Amino acid sequence: MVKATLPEADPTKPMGLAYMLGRLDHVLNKRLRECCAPAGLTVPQYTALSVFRAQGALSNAQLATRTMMAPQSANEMVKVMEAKGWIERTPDPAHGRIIQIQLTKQGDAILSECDGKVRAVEQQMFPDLTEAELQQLFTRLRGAVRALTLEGI
Amino acid sequence: MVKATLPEADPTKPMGLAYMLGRLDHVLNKRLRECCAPAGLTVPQYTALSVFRAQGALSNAQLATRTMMAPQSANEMVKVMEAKGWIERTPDPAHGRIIQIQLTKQGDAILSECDGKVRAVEQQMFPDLTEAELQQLFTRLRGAVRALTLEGI
DNA sequence: CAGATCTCAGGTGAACTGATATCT
DNA sequence: CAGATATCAGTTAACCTGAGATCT
Repeated sequence: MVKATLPEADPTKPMGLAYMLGRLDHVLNKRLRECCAPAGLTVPQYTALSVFRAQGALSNAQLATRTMMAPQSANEMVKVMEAKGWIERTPDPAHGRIIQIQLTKQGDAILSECDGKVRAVEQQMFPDLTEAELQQLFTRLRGAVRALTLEGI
Repeated sequence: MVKATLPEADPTKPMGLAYMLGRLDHVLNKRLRECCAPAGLTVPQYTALSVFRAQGALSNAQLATRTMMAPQSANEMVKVMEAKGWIERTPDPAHGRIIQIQLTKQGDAILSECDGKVRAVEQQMFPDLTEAELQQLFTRLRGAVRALTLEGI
């Protein structure tokens, strides 16, 4: 018996921007994993290290806020990365409880090691776009992040 | 003692498209979770159901290919979604081993229930873009997915 | 005490790899 | 036997919530 309860495939259905963003992120993550794996780091770790490079020293709570995860989740990553020597935790002399976290030279080096591969993936992702178009896309994505996070605050 | 081993924060560093895409996906996923949760489905489930709606009946292996996951991972999701009555598995009469999977009316209904909220999030994400710009963005994202997947094949 | 931070402990969802059985 | 498919089992990565403990 042939099914006829639902309309058959509708190829015209674009399936939405959210769907396409999720799909892209899924594929992109796979690629980034391949970029990071040789250096022994995971994608979330690469992200965290990038944040430290761009923003300097942060407390674990600050890291959690900026990466939008629970402080406990950030702490787990931090513990691992400290053990690997990529970051340095120095207690804040002015605040007994706060511990400042910072990239080490080794962490900065391993980050640079991945950067080239990551940039290659980015170029492969958008091969036909001009520099201006890339800049425009970046701005739109950043705007989208802000638009979504501001609602939650 | 103040740290001086590394250059301090460089706010001019844009941190790359890949980073921004990952960040956006992270926030977006949180929002989508909130859209899907009331209906009792997860984001991967929403994605899978969307695929079935757009592409009609598929085998588990086909679903795995199109969503780019391992057949085992897809199978787990399928088991859960069948138990919830959102999909229907009917053995292919021509092939003893293949089982065709299809959206049920109930699955289609629950998908529609989330669609509105998802579209609202999409609009919030890109509030200032015209219809043409949204279309352009969608096309670029789809192109990026293709560019990344074709390399792997 | 309030408020922020850190961290231990346990739990979950969603993916993975390996192995096995079935069917063409 | 090769090849595709389905599925059981164990494992992992990356989060989460709960519950203290410590500091201003």
